[in-house]
Amino acid sequence: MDKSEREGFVRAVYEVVGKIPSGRATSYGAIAKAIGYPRFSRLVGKVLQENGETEKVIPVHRVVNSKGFLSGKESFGNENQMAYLLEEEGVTVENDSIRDWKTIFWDPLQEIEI
DNA sequence: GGCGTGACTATGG
DNA sequence: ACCATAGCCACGC
Repeated sequence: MDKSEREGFVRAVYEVVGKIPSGRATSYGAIAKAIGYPRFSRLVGKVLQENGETEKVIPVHRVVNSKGFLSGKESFGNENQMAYLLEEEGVTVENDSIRDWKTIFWDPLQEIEI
């Protein structure tokens, strides 16, 4: 993956993350698959971590791992910032995991079908 | 080029 | 449900 390809990848990630509805969340792997890079879940995580500035524009707190665990919470300014943002939109977080994950989960691919 | 690392995931016990 | 393992891939040293 060269520089320009990676730039496209980054834009695609942001595009999908920006479409996640409030009160819902998705996973790194689901995003990777939706943008045509099914095995790049780790890179999705890295891209979101590098983000920082756009944190206020893009709802990166709505992205967790495949089990609904807030694996990226440490990258937010405050300790419980990620959980706070989720709780604020109605998503309950217990032990750094999203409750009723199967219900909260939002699949980008399913959304594209519609 | 080798090696370890990590906001990952699927699978088997 | 929990833990270990093994694929995965960009990146820095």
